[in-house]
Order: sequence, then structure tokens, then C-alpha cells
Amino acid sequence: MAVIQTISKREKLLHSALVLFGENGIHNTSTASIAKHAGVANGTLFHHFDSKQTLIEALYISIKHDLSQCILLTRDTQALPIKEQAKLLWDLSIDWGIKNPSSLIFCQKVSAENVLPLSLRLAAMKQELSILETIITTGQTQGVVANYPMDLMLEQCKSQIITSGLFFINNSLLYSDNVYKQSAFDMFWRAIAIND
Amino acid sequence: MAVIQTISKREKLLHSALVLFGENGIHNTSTASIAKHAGVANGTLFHHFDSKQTLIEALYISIKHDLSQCILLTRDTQALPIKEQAKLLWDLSIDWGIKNPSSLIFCQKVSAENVLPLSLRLAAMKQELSILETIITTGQTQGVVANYPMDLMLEQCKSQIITSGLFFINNSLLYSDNVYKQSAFDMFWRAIAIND
DNA sequence: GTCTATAGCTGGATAGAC
DNA sequence: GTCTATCCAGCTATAGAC
Repeated sequence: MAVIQTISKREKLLHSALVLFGENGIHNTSTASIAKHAGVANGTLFHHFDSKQTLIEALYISIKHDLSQCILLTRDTQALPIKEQAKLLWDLSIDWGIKNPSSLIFCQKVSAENVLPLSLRLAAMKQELSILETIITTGQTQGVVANYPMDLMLEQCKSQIITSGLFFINNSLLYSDNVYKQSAFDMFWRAIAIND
Repeated sequence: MAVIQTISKREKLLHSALVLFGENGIHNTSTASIAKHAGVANGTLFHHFDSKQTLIEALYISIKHDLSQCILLTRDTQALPIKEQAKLLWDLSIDWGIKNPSSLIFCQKVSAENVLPLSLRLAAMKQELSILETIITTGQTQGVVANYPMDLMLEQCKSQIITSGLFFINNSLLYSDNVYKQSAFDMFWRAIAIND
């Protein structure tokens, strides 16, 4: 007997918000349209979330949680050569973006429309970049990664991953093309690597 | 006798819009706040611009025009080695960003909040990237630049330049630090170069 | 928890005097 | 060209029945 998996209205609202925020922008999406898209009454939204702002923050936190779950798998792999660790991180990140395009686009809009308190943004970013920072630091001590300033490297690496993710979202056919996939990682790696 | 340079209210409105769009996001900036910031009456804004949308597009076009003016200087330099052409393009772009931080931030928000018709965005991008494309193509025929797919390279290069620009805007002291400046260009160049 | 109805406000845009 | 005054649509959020 199959278990009927009921999706709560709260989850429906979060999902609809994610989709519409991605399509129209956050400020440009009304709570009314979110409720309508979720097939839920207007007032129900404000039963589950105190305000539109609360909804946005809940969505952001759930997405960051999901992403970090997907990427934390890297922890087992600290014995691998640095380049392969980097490749794994890159693959996991891009795969997550391909599978959750709305989430990646939403994250981009969140930072562009600065809708979040700085404290929340900084906390999420610290956590998000910590794996990358470990890889770079280790690579530098091994003489495999260039000694550019860390803050600059983190910004560039993060930006390259997001750009690649968005590129493959917008050109989804190309993600199965190994030339594109390999090229994107090569550019990422060679920007920071010392040899090869 | 000094000429009194009067700044028209239209220009004041454009300037105020640029500043406020950058600070608060485009959708999140009201026409009333723009008029107030410009020291101009509400109705005056709609005398100069048919709608908020028209204002946004006029601003975008004027910025793109300004940017291309600054960068077209590269045309004289086709005799230089490719790496130096790339450096010149990079320097001019970053310098423009440092001198016009609001403009760079506005451009970022325009693409993130997709407020412009696709046609306008594509036209601007084509023009913007043509110099970069020429440099890459020439570099490839000379065997100096890697043969990754052009569309991917253009996206990544553009993103690296914007990221560096925003980084130096947010950390303005570091722009006079040659280690940072050189590192940022090195990452840009090594991502696409074949040999150092 | 979910709905309907609506309050209360803000935003883009217009009309018309000067 | 610039202003003041104002219309009206659409938004967030609340109240109260079920």
C-alpha cells in the first residue's frame, strides 16, 4: 500500500515563492501571486509566515541548508589530491545548480536585491566558502595553488561556479557536452593553479 | 569668464535614479524617492520620462554608451601582444568600474532583476563583448589562448571582470595594492591562457 | 488551519495651474 | 518645464467566520 505523501501548504507556498521570485524578482512578486500559484488562500500565507520578509528568510535558510547537505559529502575525501577535491566540489556545486535552477537564481536575486540583513548573508557566506577555503589553503601549502590573496580568490572562485551554473541552466543541452563541462572546470582550476 | 554649467533636472533625475537603484535595488526604488533625491517634483519625472521603465532604459543606454567610450580606446593597440591587449582591456574596464561604482552596481542589478527586454540586453551585450571576442579569437589563432568554447569563455571573462570590479569597489583601499591588482588580472588571464 | 473580505497604505501615473 | 494635487491599482497584512 503506497503511502500518500501530502505536501503541506507551507511547503507549497515555499516552492511557489521560489519559482516566482526566480521568474519575476523578489520585490516584484506579490504575496497574492504566491498564494494563487500555490493554490492557497491569501490569508493562509500569513498564517504560516509572519510577513513576506519572514517567508524570504525561511526560503533562503532552507536553500542554504539543502546546498550544504549536498556539498558536505566532500568531507570524506580529504585524502584525494587537491585538484580532485576541487573537481568534486565543482561537480557537486554545478550538479546542485542544474537540479535546482530556481534555487540558484533565487540566491543570485537575493544578493542583487539585497533583501536580507547583512548578518544573515555573512553567516551563510562564511559557511558556504569554508570548504573552498580549506581546499585553497591546503593547495597553497602543497605548492599546487597560487598564493593570491585569499579574499580575492574566494570571490573569484565563487563567482566562477555561479557563472558556470547559470550558464548551464540557460544552455541546458550543453551540460551533457563533455567539452563544455571540462572547459568550464579547466578555466576554474587554471585560474588558481600553479602548474597544468 | 567661467561658463556656468547647469545640470538639467533630467540629468539630476538620471543621477539620482542611478544612486538609489544601486542602493536599494531597482524594483525597490520608487519614482517618488528618485524625484525627492533629485530635489525635483514628482510630476517632473514623468515629464522627462514616459514611465519608470523608460527611465531605466534611458539610464542603461547612457551607461553602456559611457562604458564603450572608455573602452574603445583599445582600438589603436592591435599591434600589441595579445596578453597586453587583454591587460589593457582589463585595466580600462576595472578603472571604469572604480570611477563609476554606481554604474557597475546598476548593471549588475539590471541583469539580476531582469528589468530590460531581452532584445535590448542582447544588443548591449554583443557590442560590449565584441572587443573581448576579438582578443580571444586572435589569441587562439596565435596559440596563446586556449580553445574552449567561445560562449563559455565570454561569460566567464565578463563575470571575472565584473567580480573584480565589485571586489575593488567594496574594498577600495586594495585597489592601490599592486599585489591585489596583479593577482586579479593573473587569475583572469591564466583562466584562458595556454602558457603563463 | 484555511478561507473570505477588507482595511490601510504605497506606488506609478495624470491633470491642470503657473 | 515645473509644480501641486490627486486618481486608482495593487500591495501587505489583519479580522473573523468556518
